Amino acid sequence: MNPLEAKLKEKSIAPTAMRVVVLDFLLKQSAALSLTELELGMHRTDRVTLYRTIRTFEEHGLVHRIEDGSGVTKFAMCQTSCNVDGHHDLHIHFYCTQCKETHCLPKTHIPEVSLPSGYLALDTQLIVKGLCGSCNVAIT
Amino acid sequence: MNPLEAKLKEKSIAPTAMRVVVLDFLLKQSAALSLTELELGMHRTDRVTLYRTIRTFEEHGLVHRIEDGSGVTKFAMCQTSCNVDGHHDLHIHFYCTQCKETHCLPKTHIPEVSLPSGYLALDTQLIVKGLCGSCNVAIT
DNA sequence: TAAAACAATGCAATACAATTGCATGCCAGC
DNA sequence: GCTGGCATGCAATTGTATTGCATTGTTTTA
Repeated sequence: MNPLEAKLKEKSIAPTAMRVVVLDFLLKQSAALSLTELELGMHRTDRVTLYRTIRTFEEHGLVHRIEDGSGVTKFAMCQTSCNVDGHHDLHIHFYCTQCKETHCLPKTHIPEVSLPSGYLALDTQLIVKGLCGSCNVAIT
Repeated sequence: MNPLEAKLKEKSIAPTAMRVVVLDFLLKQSAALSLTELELGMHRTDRVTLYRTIRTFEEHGLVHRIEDGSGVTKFAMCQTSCNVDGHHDLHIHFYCTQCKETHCLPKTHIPEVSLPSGYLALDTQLIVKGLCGSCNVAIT
């Protein structure tokens, strides 16, 4: 069977043609993409369907959303540990102010933070802005 | 002299009536506010002027913007260490999924994160989502 | 197999935040 | 008091996110 379809079924997502294409496209990305970037990168797709596809993916733990401060929501593939019950990929995200790309840094985990007593943490997001490896080299 | 005006001048912001009112309002808040919340909380003010006022405040290091993942940008007063050169208040922000309020936790500093070699960090934002003290108590 | 049930898709339309343009108003310095 | 520059307010635009609804496609069931 098609490995893409298998990946969808693994997350209990009905593997329609559209979803397979979107998944395929997402897997080829090195950076997190906004809905618009996704739309532009694919052949004549309806934005709304794309929106709902991504949302389905997100709900089933296949992609995660990243708010990098650029104003638009971006999406990237999850690690395998994510599922319907929640997203468990507590890695940081890096937004390069030069190339405007947002990347997951899966090797860098979000450190524990101590909250005031009584507070309950459910989810943590850490965004670092700066220059990525390529851009930093290019400038200096 | 009016302490509010003084605070504005301290950050090299011309203390107009509008700005004094906005600053006064901001200082009374315990939570970070969105532009719309700000607009509603004040007497018949023009949204655009408010937008530009907040932007001016932000540029001069008087308020900082927070993207808490709710989709809208929120603003809160800065610590004294911020100025035109940048925002240096590296505290975390807490978004309560129950009361939908975003608070600064100035006592909790953002821990250092190790980036891949070649990466340069310029700014870091850490958002924790969960239940704040009040809501956590209310539920249990 | 045919019909019914349900999910997915595509188009239209809406809601709303963010932003810009432009005309007017206000204040400071000459 | 005139002039220049910044501040303000209104109108209008952009762009993202989101919903409604009709249609299509797929799966289940009689």
